[in-house]
Amino acid sequence: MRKKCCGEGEMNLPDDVAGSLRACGGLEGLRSALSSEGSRRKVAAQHAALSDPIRLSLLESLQYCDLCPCVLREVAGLTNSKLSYHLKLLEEAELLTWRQSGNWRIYSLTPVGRISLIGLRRLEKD
Amino acid sequence: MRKKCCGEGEMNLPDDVAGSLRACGGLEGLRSALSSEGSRRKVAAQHAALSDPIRLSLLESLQYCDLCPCVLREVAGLTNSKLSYHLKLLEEAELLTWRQSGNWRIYSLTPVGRISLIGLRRLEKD
DNA sequence: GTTTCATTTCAAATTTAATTGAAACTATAG
DNA sequence: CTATAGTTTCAATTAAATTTGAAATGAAAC
Repeated sequence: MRKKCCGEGEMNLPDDVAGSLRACGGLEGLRSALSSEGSRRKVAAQHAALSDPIRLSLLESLQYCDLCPCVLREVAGLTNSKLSYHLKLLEEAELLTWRQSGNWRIYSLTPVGRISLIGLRRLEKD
Repeated sequence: MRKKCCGEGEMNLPDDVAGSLRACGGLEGLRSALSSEGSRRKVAAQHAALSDPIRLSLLESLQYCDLCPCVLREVAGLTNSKLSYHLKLLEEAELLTWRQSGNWRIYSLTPVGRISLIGLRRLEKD
């Protein structure tokens, strides 16, 4: 008779998995090695902010100089409200910030925003 | 009479923006400095794959040892189909891969998957 | 004050992603 | 071959993100 793999009691696993799982302290070992749910949510949110080509192009532009929505809109080819939506999202993710200058807002990258652009870029192949 | 900012012709910008924009080669300079649309889409997709706490916990577990869905399900507390959905998504993003071993699939991180976990983790503060 | 330009906000519509549960697939044991 | 455990796939639903366009805000010129 075949043992159940993941039922109530113990597990029956392929040998190579069973061995390395034991070396990791089993299920409990793995569970305790994981970061907290809160921490994971935070990291996930940061990635979510970077998961849109439009937002990436905005951040990229701001690498070179601080800009008002006016210029960003032209560079990225967006409507005002679309731009505004994405800028706000990036602001909430603390990837950029702005200062008022007369009639204009001037957006700039935060330190985190600057670093985040390096992230996966280096993993590209083409 | 006030010039229009971003109309048909030239722009009227706050002085500090106008100066640094000129230094960047104007709109054309910025546009040409941006990465290609395709490249941005790819990076965005990679971030999207990392933008979910469930998927992060799967990747985190696989940092420690190669595992079958069976174990991953227990560690992350998921239903089979939910797990399968997220695993497939991560596979499509080339963050993990698997080999067959009898009745089981054994999942492991790709090099890219391994590196991507380092990414934003260092930006956390708490 | 009023007007004008730059910009944001809001609510509705659209698109996309995630969850669910049942059915299908795959590999092994008997 | 048949039965079973592990796992994936599919279609339907639910939830979330994005887009759109009209209306509102805010700062400066007049």
